[in-house]
Amino acid sequence: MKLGDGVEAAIHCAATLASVDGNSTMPGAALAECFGLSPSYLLKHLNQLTAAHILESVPGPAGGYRLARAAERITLLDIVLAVEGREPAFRCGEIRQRGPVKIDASAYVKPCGINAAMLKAERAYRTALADVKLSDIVAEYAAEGDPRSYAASCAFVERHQRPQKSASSKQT
Amino acid sequence: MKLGDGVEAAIHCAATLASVDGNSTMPGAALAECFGLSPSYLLKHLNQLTAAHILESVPGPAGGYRLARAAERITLLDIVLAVEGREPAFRCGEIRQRGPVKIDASAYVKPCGINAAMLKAERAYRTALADVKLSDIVAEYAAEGDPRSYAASCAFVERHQRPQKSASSKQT
DNA sequence: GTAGTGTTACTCGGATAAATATTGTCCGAGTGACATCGG
DNA sequence: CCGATGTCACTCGGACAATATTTATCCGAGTAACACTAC
Repeated sequence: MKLGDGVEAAIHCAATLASVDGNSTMPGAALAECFGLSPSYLLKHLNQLTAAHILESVPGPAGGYRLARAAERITLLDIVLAVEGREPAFRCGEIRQRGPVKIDASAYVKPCGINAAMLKAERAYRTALADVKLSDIVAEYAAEGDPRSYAASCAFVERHQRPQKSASSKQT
Repeated sequence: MKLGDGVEAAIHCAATLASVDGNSTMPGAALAECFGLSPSYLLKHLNQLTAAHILESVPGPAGGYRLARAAERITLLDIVLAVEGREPAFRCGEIRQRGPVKIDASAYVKPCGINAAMLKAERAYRTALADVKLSDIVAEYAAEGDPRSYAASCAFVERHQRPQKSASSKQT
């Protein structure tokens, strides 16, 4: 029941990337610096998010990462599943039919009641996560968070984001 | 997001112990044999349950394990927390204030919104687990499960349970 | 026959190794920007 | 002065160790039953 450490980093990075303009990108090294993480290791998690089609990566100079779709269409569940894996936490090993009590295969067609209860609880967990959109996190941060911290984060993003050539907002 | 393998074993053992008579006990070795598990390793989890005051252990010959209280007063959450630890799966490392964006300690008095969302989801998870009592599992198994399997389990329990001398149901 | 006593076998409990998953790091492939060279 | 081209620096991506956690095992402490002996 321990959640990997990369989940927190992934959510923070995604929330940060939600503040970049249009289709501009932000290098993974900048994100790592923003949160004091290992640049090389953070790329591993960003890569998982890219594989899950939550982020898009642009190679080459002035490249970096960018949200693959609007922040309103990304939930915390998407990020958690991308980093921690899609399979449920509780996997029934069917140990009930591994001892000498085993009778016959026809006796175990019904799923294990314990497994059903655990999966039901996990469904509640995932539903709660799916109710929170990435845009909610950003909006809550902008509204409830400390204004100085929010301004500093925006300044950091402004300083490190790299506009793409296909963008029409080329300036300076 | 991976749940330890011992959780399944712990719940199954607790459900099995719910079927023993009165204050009789059942050795850990018998429980391990019942599910085809390592006897030495299962004791580790049973020991965790004992430390959490879910089970009681009786040493010496004719000793073993026994539920510390009625099955109606034991929830799946109790067992999961005893085996996996009481602390939440998501622990906010406050990485938002570890980079160069850090402003001042006064800017971080509000808890992180991400942490709040994750903890809320986990609360839903725990609530769902707390709604399932161990007696529900046993009752569901007796009612919905295959009669042959249930009878075999009861026979196994009858064969391995050891009545205590303080018990009034001494027979044979 | 009965009570006391020593031995014994059985139990759980914690300390100790192996296996696995996670965390962290490094180097290589790919790509677009930049400087240079030619027209 | 403008365009094409070659070099280069910067990016991500996957392969390679180190560490932590989980899994599995073994041996020791404790206890009650059992057998034996004495009365």
